[in-house]
Amino acid sequence: MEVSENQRKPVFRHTVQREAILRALQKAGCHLTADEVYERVRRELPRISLGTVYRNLETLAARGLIGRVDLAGQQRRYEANTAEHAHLRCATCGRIIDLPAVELEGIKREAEEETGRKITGFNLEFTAGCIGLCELEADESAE
Amino acid sequence: MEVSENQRKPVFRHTVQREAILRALQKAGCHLTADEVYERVRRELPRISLGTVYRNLETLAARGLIGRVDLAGQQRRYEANTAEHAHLRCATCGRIIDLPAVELEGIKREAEEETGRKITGFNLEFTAGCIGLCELEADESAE
DNA sequence: TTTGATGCAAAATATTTGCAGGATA
DNA sequence: TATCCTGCAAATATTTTGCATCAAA
Repeated sequence: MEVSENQRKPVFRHTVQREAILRALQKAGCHLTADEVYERVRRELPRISLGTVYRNLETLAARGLIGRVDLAGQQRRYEANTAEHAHLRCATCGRIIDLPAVELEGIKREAEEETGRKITGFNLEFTAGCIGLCELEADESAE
Repeated sequence: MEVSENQRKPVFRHTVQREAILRALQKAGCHLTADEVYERVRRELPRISLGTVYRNLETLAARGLIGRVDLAGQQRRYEANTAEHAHLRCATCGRIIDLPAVELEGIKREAEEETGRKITGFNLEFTAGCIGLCELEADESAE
């Protein structure tokens, strides 16, 4: 029997704010911080609040509709791509790109063998000197 | 780890505060946040300020005397162990343990090949359900 | 004596939350 | 209509910084 009769998931409503946030992420095609999402969505919905953006990004991530990228020592970012992958970070501007080709299964198995535990989460980041993202500033904010 | 040997380093002074901070980390043998270090050092030096702890942890890490562990979406931690290694995080309490045996060279090389860049830093974290660190609460604060 | 370090407080960041009113199913 | 969501503001939490004073070399 389920022990969880009190923890029914709340209804997931489609609001213009929520959909604009999701669309902004999909259109950007890159990793955005909450305030970057806020800036973009604001062009469409000038009255939206930053709190709403934060809440919706969390809600969308919890539903698996977007990916949450917790970066070591940096602001959290979100992305439309929900597949598991590693990231490469620019040491200069902190922006990141996906590294989908990096093989994760092997190293995950290695960790499970070493610890005897089921690995439930995962974060792999590489840092390199300027990787050419820094010049994208104008481009990104224009998107 | 970032490389930045641009200008002359200021003289590195040995103060009672700095030494107490380093000793606290070495004695703990685990990963402490700035405020955890603060709590420990305060027993010895009741007048020390949290700002001093933060500044010294950064200074010590910059000198390579301690390791700085930037954790995804969590408070930064510091450790006496400066060797490169992966971490396993408890999903419940957020505490971490080292995974020195996880092979990093291969995956690093893979990322360098994929990106054509010199990887200058990296962060690898695994998360697992409670890994037995949660019960250490009393133990840790007593140390 | 020079200059790096400290303590304190205030500021800067990033994120969360309480609440009253508004929108959605 | 029942709740879920929003905007706003205030609250948290973490880390950094300005500054006058202190202390190490």
